[in-house]
Amino acid sequence: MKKITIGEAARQSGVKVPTVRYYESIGLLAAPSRSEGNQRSFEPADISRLAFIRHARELGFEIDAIRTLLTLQDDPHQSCASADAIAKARLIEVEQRIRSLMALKAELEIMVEGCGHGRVDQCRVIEVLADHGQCTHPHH
Amino acid sequence: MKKITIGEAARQSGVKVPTVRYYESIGLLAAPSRSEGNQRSFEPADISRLAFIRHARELGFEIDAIRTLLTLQDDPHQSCASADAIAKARLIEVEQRIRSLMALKAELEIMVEGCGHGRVDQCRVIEVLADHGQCTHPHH
DNA sequence: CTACATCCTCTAGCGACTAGAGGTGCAAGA
DNA sequence: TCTTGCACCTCTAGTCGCTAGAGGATGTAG
Repeated sequence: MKKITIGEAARQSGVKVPTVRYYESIGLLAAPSRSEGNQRSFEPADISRLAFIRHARELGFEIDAIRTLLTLQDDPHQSCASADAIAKARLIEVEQRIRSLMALKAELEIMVEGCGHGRVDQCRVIEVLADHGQCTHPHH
Repeated sequence: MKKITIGEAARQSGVKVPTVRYYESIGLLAAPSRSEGNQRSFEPADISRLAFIRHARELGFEIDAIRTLLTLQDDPHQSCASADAIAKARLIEVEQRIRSLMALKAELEIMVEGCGHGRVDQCRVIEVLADHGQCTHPHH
């Protein structure tokens, strides 16, 4: 049972030190016990929780969604319908985002390809920006 | 030469009223002249500028990048190399974002499909979140 | 003239951190 | 033992791009 410092916890979970403190401050992570010198002393379970949070953040879940997911994880006898709903909602968000980014990519490509590398008054980048009507995919 | 109110400008450009004021406050839009009663009175050129900004924002350009693009637009004799570079950088960003979202989508799909709609302790959603090692695409 | 929409300024808040100031704790080498 | 130097502590304020609300002034239609 050696003590895990905040730096160790950060290294092992991949969450930055100030972010760990931030998560504690917003109640996402329980306040750990303290050493004599008032330094945080984490448990292995805290590392797992931090890794969970980090992974969920990487997947783009919002803190509030993560809060719900964590309470579900804490009580494994609950129905997982909420977790399922949260993940599904996130999937739909991601799919929409991809679609919109694809349209955006197409437009940026036209802009960049059309640029004659001359002066601004012949520049397709500026021109397209100034006139939305020139977009091939105007639905953004 | 009828006066264009901020509401009109907002409607025509698709930028919201408080956002127009915000753009003025950060110097993205020149402060327009005022009526006797201290109300803003915009020119048609302001509407174009606002539409330009809005379009660029929709394409995900940051305010600082837009600032540069606008100074380029203001001086059409400059080389468009900067505009080109900004657009290219944005294109690369978008491409990376799409790639990462595709990986993310795959992972979310596995989570959602694997969910047996039972209790949390059998839930794939929670399980995958807790253990990054289960990801098929661990590079996010 | 009155009602009501629109305008004004100003401050504070959002999410999810991040940076910095100013100070304390702790482990290792001389 | 002392000192060096890193890691830790708390706290406040800043980031980005707006958005919301308070509290009041102006403009317009009936």
